[in-house]
Amino acid sequence: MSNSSSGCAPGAVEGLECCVPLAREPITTEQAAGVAHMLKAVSDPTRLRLLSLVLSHEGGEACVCDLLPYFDLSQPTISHHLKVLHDAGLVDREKRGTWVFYIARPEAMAALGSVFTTASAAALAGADA
Amino acid sequence: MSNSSSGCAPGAVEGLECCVPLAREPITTEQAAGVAHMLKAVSDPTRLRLLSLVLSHEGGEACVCDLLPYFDLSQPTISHHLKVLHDAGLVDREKRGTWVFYIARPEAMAALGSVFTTASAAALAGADA
DNA sequence: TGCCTATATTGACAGATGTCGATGCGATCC
DNA sequence: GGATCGCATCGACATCTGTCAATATAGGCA
Repeated sequence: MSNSSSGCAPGAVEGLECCVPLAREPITTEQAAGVAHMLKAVSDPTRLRLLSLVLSHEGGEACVCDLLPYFDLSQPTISHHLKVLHDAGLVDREKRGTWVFYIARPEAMAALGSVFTTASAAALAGADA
Repeated sequence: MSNSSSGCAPGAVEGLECCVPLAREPITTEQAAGVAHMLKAVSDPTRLRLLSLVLSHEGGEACVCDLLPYFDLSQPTISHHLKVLHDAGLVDREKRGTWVFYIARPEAMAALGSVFTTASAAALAGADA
């Protein structure tokens, strides 16, 4: 664990600030770049469906061959999208024999969720005032 | 309110499904397109900082002239980014005299937050099994 | 009326992104 | 060892996106 100095709750995404409230104070350019990198990974419809398919699949994991039938896209394209999700820290890869399984990372989901839930609370507070 | 038929909690973003859990079952192509459209709006570092600046600004709102000094970008570029955020339903526009104020939409923040918090819970459950 | 200020729109351009076919690589099976 | 299967990588291409300068619009003020 290398995030003990940040005072963040456990579950940080490695290499990325875990708790980045948008509303507490303006985020820095570096924070914005980090969060935007994760968000860019899920801002594509194909990748969003891939993530959803992995999450809703039995055991919370799926191999590429499980996912392919859901799309009218080539296998290299799906492989590319999975790589983007993996590089952003949103899914883990696990090789088992010939197959490669992808598993959603709870910490990453939680990190993204917290970004917007804190923003939601702040926006509501602002609307009241 | 026009979302009473969806069974969703109040605060839906108009024209977009409000509760789109990624993990309950695979989301449809249409749902993915809608959510991805919102996420694409916040997946740019400049727009993420703009949103953060608006949220953390006094009263939860800011005019363009408040935001410009924070960036090394031209005024048309900032205006363009604000338009993207507005078109995605993430911020409201309010014209007051010569100035245009932008305000974050709590419903949109909450909608995006719920997407990932439900995913986080599901991913954790999957990791236990 | 005319000028100034605040913001939006337009048109253009370089760079990023999604997609494909072809190919490579490692593991399994016969 | 050779064939096959599952997945990743490469190179190419069309499209999308972020950015700017120039210009337009519209409100306030003298």
